[in-house]
Amino acid sequence: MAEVSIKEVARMAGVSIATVSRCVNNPEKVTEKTRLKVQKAILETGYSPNTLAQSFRRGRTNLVMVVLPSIGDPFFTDVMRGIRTAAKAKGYSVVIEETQFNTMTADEIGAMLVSKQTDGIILLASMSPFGTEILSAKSRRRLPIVIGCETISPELSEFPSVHIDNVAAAKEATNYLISQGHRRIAMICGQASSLLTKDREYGYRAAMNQSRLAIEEGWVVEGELSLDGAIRATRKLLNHQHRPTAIFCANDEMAIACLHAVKSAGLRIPDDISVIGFDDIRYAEVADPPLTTIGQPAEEIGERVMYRLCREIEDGLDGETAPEIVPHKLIVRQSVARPAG
Amino acid sequence: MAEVSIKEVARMAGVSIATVSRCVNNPEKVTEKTRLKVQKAILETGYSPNTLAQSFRRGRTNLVMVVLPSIGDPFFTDVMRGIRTAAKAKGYSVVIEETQFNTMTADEIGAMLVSKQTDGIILLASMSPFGTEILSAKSRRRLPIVIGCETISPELSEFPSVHIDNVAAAKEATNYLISQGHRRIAMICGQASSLLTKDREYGYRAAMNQSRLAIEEGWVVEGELSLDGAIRATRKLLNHQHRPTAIFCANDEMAIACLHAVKSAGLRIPDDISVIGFDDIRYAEVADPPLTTIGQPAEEIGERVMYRLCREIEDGLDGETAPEIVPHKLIVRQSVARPAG
DNA sequence: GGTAGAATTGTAAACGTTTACAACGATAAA
DNA sequence: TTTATCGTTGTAAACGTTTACAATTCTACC
Repeated sequence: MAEVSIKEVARMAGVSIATVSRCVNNPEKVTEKTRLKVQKAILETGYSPNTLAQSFRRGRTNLVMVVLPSIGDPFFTDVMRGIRTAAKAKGYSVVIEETQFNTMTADEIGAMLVSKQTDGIILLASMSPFGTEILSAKSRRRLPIVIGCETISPELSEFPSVHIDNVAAAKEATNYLISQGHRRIAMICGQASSLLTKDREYGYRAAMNQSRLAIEEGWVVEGELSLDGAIRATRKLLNHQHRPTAIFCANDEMAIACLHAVKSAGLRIPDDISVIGFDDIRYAEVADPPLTTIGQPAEEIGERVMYRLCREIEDGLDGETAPEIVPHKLIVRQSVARPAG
Repeated sequence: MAEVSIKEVARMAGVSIATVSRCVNNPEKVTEKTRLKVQKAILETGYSPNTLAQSFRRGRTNLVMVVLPSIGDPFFTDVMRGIRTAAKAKGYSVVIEETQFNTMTADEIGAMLVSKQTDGIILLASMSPFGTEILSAKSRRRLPIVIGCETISPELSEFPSVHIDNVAAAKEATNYLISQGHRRIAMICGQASSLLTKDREYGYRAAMNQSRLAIEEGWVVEGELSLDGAIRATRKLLNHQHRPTAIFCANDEMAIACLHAVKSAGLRIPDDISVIGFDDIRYAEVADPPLTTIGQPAEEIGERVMYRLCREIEDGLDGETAPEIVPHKLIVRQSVARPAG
């Protein structure tokens, strides 16, 4: 009973296939009377257009691809929710590609673009190597690409983007620690290859400089954006000959692991060590102690990124590439206090 | 430079389009000599087949859909990783539909099936109402569907599935609490509408019965599978006139929120209240205290579900619907102790 | 009632691929 | 040399839709 095509509907309604097509796509171009006839036939046959044929004919899949390091990070989950909401509203489906776990190469992405499998791409926190390859793909094919929630590397700066001011936010986090009296402040950042946290590191360094505070060798350590990595990073910091009194973590996931590692070492938070995170994922609130962090409007970023992409896809590429900056917010909970000394 | 079709390649190589197609898809059906000619032309033109046309012609999209309540749950994230790994190996892409946040109706899923947008569907913890609708869709269209990590409701039992023995696992968790000396054991479960935790509740009740322990009115409370919901649920339990000494949470996310709520109320874990979770998400290890829980091989479940679906898609539906049961494991950490009394 | 013009409908081509079938050429057997 | 056979290639149809254009019907005005 499946497999009913437009032909059968046309036959049953006694009209041409063109008319059926119009009934479905441009109802206003068709008489009330025939529309009813056709609608009846559609119901009776259970017809629904073959999306494959439509995509083929229209050259559009209504599918967009999101490239991100890992959906495991609750922050990205929230962004995805926003993307999905907007996508649904606009009639798109979303496919996700993770870069971190299965190693997706720029070639593979390029292949997807060229073969027109997707109408557009959202790049969340892309890895640096992607930049140039995709750029070249774009210059060849003018493919709609929008970048979300991350720093813009030079090669990518010609693409539209939506994100917070990561540098300012990281400065604010660091300055908050300083304002609480901390002088020895360390940072756990992401891998060197990840653009995601580069600006946050930059902001941290800038804030420290402005307050003329030294960053000792070994105070900036990579946490790999994972729980395990952050635990190892924290241990290094705790064993440092000049142990910091506060730690700025480039994201909340690492901050939560950091809390755990500090407590496991027999130290108290925030009494002995203060910790501040970044993102305000939902677990931040139920961490022990509840995590002081920088909040990003993740869902809003997702929505705006998707709507921006729709504009690229539908209105053609409009060349307008000024980044949309959304506001961040310092969220004070209980993982930061004045240092003991 | 884009938009190069098979025709141009054919022209450049001096062969027919059929030959080009054969070179790409059945190289063995073509002479060494012509294959080289064509390969050269392909490289020079930068040709890559139009996937839309291929999908249309072949009637296959190489796209599968995963339906789950929320990717926010780290457990599903892990399952997804397994699915993705297998999908990649088999040449599929994956689109995810969440049921919880944007309300996707059975109609919408049905529409997707019928319009052949996806080659198959993986149902992770579907809501009950879906069952019947999809079933009818299947009987009409024989669409490949596989169910993952959840209890099988009667209507869905004719589909293949991969999951742990949820009843046995929940009994094990409950019995562990009992073996530690607990008698007053409460449970935080999911929404009534979610099949996901029904079997866990069933296992809990069975274990209590077997040990002839009473379940007092108000000891089984819905945590909505969310942090907030679990916090509210925990408060109810703490205010119960017969306060339980141990709480079994239907998943780790709720267990982590439960820990938080208990501690916020000024009680100690595990000294005053023991808590056991379910799933062993990665945050369980860094919770405070580290969470005792039931571990599921999430990634393995994902892989097996995907491979199972491939069999459905590729070998036709083989009617073999015996569920694949994968092993679970009690993971003892520090959130459970003997009760004080 | 006839005609111009608008509104509606039908005809047929096109999208890029795969594939059944026909045609062809080469090789081997007679 | 002819014929049969096999391996290789070409021809053309088909997939289900959309859409430019042609044909038809309707409306309104003279």
